[in-house]
Amino acid sequence: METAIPLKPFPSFPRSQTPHYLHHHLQSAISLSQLKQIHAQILRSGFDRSAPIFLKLAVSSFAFSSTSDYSLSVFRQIPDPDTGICNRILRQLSDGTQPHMALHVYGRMRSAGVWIDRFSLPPLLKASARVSALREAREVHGLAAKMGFDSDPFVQTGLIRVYAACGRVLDARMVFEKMPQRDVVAWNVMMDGYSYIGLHEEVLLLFDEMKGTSVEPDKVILASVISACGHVRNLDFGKAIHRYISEKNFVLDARLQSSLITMYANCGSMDSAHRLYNKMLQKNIVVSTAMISGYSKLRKLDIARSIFNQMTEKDLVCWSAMISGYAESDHPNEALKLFNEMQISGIRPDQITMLSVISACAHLGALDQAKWIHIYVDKNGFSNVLSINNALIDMYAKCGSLENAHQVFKDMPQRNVISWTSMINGLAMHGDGKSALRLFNQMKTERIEPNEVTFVGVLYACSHAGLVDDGRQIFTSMANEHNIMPRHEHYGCMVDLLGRANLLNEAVELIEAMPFEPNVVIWGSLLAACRVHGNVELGAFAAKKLLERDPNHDGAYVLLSNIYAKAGRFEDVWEVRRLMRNKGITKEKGCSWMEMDGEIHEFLTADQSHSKANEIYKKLDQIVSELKVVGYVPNVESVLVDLEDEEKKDAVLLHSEKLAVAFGLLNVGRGSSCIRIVKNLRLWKKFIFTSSPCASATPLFFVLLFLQFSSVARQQKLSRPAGYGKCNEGDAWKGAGWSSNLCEQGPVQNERKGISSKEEDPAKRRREKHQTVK
DNA sequence: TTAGGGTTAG
Repeated sequence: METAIPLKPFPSFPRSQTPHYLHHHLQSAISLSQLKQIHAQILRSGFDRSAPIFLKLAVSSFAFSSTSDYSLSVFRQIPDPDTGICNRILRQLSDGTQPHMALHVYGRMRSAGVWIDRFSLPPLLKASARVSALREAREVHGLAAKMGFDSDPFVQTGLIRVYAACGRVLDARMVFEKMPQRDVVAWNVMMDGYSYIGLHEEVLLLFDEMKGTSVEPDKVILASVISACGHVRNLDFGKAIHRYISEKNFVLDARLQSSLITMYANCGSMDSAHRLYNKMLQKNIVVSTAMISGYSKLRKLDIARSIFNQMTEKDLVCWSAMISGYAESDHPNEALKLFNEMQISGIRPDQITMLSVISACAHLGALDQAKWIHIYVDKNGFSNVLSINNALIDMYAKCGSLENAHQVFKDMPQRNVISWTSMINGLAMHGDGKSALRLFNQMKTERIEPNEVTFVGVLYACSHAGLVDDGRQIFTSMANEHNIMPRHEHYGCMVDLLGRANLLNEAVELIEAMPFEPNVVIWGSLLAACRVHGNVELGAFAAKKLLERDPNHDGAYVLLSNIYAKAGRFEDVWEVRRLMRNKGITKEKGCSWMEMDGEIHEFLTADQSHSKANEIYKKLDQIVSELKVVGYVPNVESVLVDLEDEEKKDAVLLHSEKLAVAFGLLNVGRGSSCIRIVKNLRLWKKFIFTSSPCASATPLFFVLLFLQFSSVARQQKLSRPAGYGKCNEGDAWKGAGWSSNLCEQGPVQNERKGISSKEEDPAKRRREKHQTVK
């Protein structure tokens, strides 16, 4: 006997007690070798191989054994297993951790000539459903039909379930429709089939249909319906079910409570969710996870985290929910930190976790971190997962490395429309409109049908590359050639495209011709264009329209005040500022961050909090002095008008990205020839949120101030900052935003502000590939 | 003492 096994040898139990102890040991056995000990003991105790204890052993062995050899050998030792025994084994296996073993046993039953009866079929169908074994399911269906059991309600519900689980919801529905009598379980299984493929609306329709029959809903089906309400965010429907539960005096068990809480959390009704949550004595993982998720969606991460911290037991799902909460709420550092903690706690991530983590890296814009996560993806067997590769493309593009993005795209074993869209979007983001269009055409050549999101990327590319004619043509082709009706996002791109090209009249005509009401994004695009081209009246009109829809839109106020400031209408500027003050509207502070030696350094405007603040400011002074020698004058045009001149200059000079650049320059040469700075600009935040091309896409719009410092170039730049006024590719000073005073003045972003308007021609802009400003 | 259904992360 193996000494390492904690089980004591079974000494001389009184014969009458032995089964009890053996049963007990069988239940507490945690390994196959323990099971084998029990097996030996059973044989030594002289039990018959048809005794219940032996049958139990046979079933347990299937649960532990990773290969079927031992388990099947135990099963084979049962002399003449009858149908009843086999069915019990089937049932246990279909409920256990290795449902596919039920199919093995079924094969053995067939080969051993064991009679299959109607009780064999449901567990087989259940096992097939759990492993999505369509072929086997069809075989069982055929067998059931042959034996005349296909009208048995238990068999029918099993068939509905297995077809739905195999993605054959129409087949499932066909079986459902053919049922002469549908009980509440049949309805429920059909509803779950729809839930499984995400057709939650269909669940609610089916429930409405069921209400017209004599079938009374029970707790289980109500839980399914409540869950569907949560998925489709139908709070009214959910509340109605909640009322029904109260009226009917259903006892709220843990699962029903969980469904209700989840529904409220999904619908953003966290007060109701929390009320129910507080009433739960035993808060289970599922419901706590739902609460974390609900609060995360509302960006109440402190509450989410406190629930997370209070959980005594944590599984992959709750870790993922918390990580995802951080990742999707602009807390990428926290997301990555938690990801590390999760691994330390011994939990391995799955694809969903990885998508959140990759998304966090994308938010962070930290290339080293991104590369690390890419290596992690490769090492942990995720490298062939389509969605993960799509997310990697997006991540690399947002971290400033189109090369890496393209490498992932090229190496993918398969690509879907999201892969192409992500790559196109990446190119667009980097201002390489021509390449984006080339890829778009290649995509069509390869017969990948673009979707709505693809067009957002392509139109965005046209807009940022000044490709007005291409943009117009592609916009028209959406409906004509691809049967895709342009939505707000597409109109937003077109208004942006026309606005940037100073075709403001055409932009207005387009807005007037829209088949639906323009939203804040559309008016925001027009407003931004008016800001760039100094059209005061139209700008004021657009701002008014925007504020009608979103009275607290800080960006609109800032843009408008900038327009007035540019036109010298300071009384109007004051008026706008007064309105902002009265409404308590403040503009978001600019924030830049960069990665250095694997650490993320964050800078706010005039930030003194960095441990090396003194050196940074010294460096900044030095750079500014050098710049001034060659004629640099801080552009204070749009700075708050209530500041003194010197203060205005400070506000410009202490922009967060400038602090970051100074810090970067202090550290240049320490292992990196490149300074990447990521900004939190909010320009078109909402627009981007709705146009995300892939699951990991972020609601933030980053500005990547991407400075390429080749050793020669670095010397040149450091000794000859005068280069900033020119428009050379890779011009680090311009790229660093020295001449841009806008980044922290609000959402108006003239990304090439450094160049005087005369120099600012679209052809030159297109060449500036090293600086990606969004 | 052989058969079917419910909650969570993107």
